[in-house]
Amino acid sequence: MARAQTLSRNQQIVLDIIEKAKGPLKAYSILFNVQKKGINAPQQIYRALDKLIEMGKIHKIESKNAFVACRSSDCEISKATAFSICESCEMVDEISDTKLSKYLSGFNHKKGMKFKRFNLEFFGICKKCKKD
Amino acid sequence: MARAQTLSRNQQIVLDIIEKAKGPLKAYSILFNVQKKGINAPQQIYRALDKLIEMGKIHKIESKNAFVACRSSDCEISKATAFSICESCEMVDEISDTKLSKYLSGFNHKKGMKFKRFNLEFFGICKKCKKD
DNA sequence: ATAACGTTTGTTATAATATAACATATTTGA
DNA sequence: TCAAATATGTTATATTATAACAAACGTTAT
Ligand SMILES: [Zn+2]
Ligand SMILES: [Zn+2]
Ligand SMILES: [Zn+2]
Ligand SMILES: [Zn+2]
Repeated sequence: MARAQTLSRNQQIVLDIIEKAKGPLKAYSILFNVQKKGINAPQQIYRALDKLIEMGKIHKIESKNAFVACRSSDCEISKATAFSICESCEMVDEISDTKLSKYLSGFNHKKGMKFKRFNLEFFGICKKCKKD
Repeated sequence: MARAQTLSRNQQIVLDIIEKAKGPLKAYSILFNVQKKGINAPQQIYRALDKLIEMGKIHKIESKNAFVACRSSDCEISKATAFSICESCEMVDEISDTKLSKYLSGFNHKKGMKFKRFNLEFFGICKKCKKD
């Protein structure tokens, strides 16, 4: 079992950085930021990222190959994720909408496939960027 | 304007391959498949892919870095895409569900952001794979 | 304690995915 | 017909991600 309320050293370091960040972080940018802490190789980052995703602590923004901290509680262990993404400033916001989440979690494919998980990414221009 | 009902040579070659494929194709697998036709470099593939996506002829499955032909008509120029993905056999099926599409197209972020586009990916085990 | 097991780490190398930059060619359309 | 836009060919490089292996660490059961 994925026994882990407690994070390992590298996992904690990577999570800290992602949580402190204002926006999504890329794996190699995380790597450059932790070299002072003795983490030197991509593997170390990707391994931590994989575990953090499993635990639901972070999510991967697939359209950007970048990672954000989970700010929601609806998305139990990353089974139901939704994001709002600004195409101008790259801001990402996790959408926590019970109705949306329920609607999609209950959605079933006409062809009989039962879904275990979904990821939804909305794109647009955020308020801040619209002012320009 | 991106005026183009007619595809260029490379675009047509790439689209043909994607349309004939049973599942999603990766860029480099497309490349290997068209080297006999004189296409030798990744750029040529990626350029064609970009245009085909713009035209709505194909979609990118973000979670797989792979490309499928559009089988729907609801997703006008790729503004509203939804897929069902089998985690076992990698099968991808474009979901064409008017209610779902309307629901999501009408969805607005609480924080006031107006969405122009979305991409939704559902994951599960397909019927065929369940039999095993 | 200590052996056994699973997990995490460190490390080197390499694979897979994608873009930059620049020179030419082709198509379009005023 | 000539300028603009689009598409192509090509070489090089950047970015993202995994393979493979050895060592250390943390549990837990004997
Ligand atoms: Zn979350
Ligand atoms: Zn913005
Ligand atoms: Zn489509
Ligand atoms: Zn399947």
